[in-house]
Amino acid sequence: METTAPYVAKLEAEKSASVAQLLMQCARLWNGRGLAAMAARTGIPVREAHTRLFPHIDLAGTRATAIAERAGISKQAVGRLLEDLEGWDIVERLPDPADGRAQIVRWSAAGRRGLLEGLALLQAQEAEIRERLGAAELEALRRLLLDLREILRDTCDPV
Amino acid sequence: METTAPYVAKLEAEKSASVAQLLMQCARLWNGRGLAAMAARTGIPVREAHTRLFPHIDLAGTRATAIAERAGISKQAVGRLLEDLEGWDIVERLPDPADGRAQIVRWSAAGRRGLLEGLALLQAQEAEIRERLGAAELEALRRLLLDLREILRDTCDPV
DNA sequence: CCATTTCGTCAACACGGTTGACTGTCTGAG
DNA sequence: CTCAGACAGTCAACCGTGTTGACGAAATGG
Repeated sequence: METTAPYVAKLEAEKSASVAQLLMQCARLWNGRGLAAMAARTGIPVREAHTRLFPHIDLAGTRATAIAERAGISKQAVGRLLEDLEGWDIVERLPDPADGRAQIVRWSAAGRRGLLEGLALLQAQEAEIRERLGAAELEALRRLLLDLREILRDTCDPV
Repeated sequence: METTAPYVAKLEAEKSASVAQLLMQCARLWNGRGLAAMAARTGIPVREAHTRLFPHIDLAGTRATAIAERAGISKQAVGRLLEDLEGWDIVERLPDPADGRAQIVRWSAAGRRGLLEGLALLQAQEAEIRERLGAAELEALRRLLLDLREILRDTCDPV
């Protein structure tokens, strides 16, 4: 395609060098891949927003508010996502016996099964990529990303 | 925080090993950093959605539809973003003399200035990160991401 | 006992994307 | 030359994911 903009052409040598863009592209591709595989296997249209809740739902059950805190989003947003998960029989919401205001969010039996399947699936995908990219390379990438995250965290966000 | 969910603990050894998550986190941090710097310097609340248009606006001017195609989003979405950019005097929309239906989207004088400033700013940020992470490391990261993108592209998305 | 905090929900909004319907212009076949 | 069809851009409606603010009900502590 000859239609590339001039200033882009100027940057062409280092165009795909925009590490920021590469990061975003890879992240989206990898993530989308996982969700697609999940949808294909289970038929449940879990979206990325739901998956970000998963690490914060304790096997013993967790309060909705606690999930919101840990996930770093508002309890209202969590509430809506939990509605979906409950509808898909991935999660149950029980009244908290210790606090009449609160709910305990718990994995359902199906949810626990799905969770394990999902984790296995993600590991399989990572293994596939490892095979193609090379084990050493993937490990190097992981290490670089960890370092990068550290740097980005304490040089830009003052939180 | 002792509240980590059990299955997360199980994965703790390789927790931050979820390369997919690391990618997303780094991408968000880096990106947010750029936008924040831009907003701080110019006061213009450019958002990520706008910036994704920039590489596709040719210095000689580009049709709105062409921008949409190149950016991979609908022309309606592009139209709304261009409204913002025009309002901020970053871009001008002129009738295309060769086609009464079409518009030519062109950088305004202020837009060209801002663009150069922005590019310089991003380069400065990348330089700062290069200094912290190491030049060789950043280059290695870039190369790995390029390879990874290639792999992700032709093993998952059949488009 | 009562003021205050906390839990979860409802309602409204912002943003970034979509699709469908529409107007107006261009273009090519007859 | 004309006219059917393709194309450019807009308007309106919708979805998904997040946000705030207001609220009722339950818990808590002086």
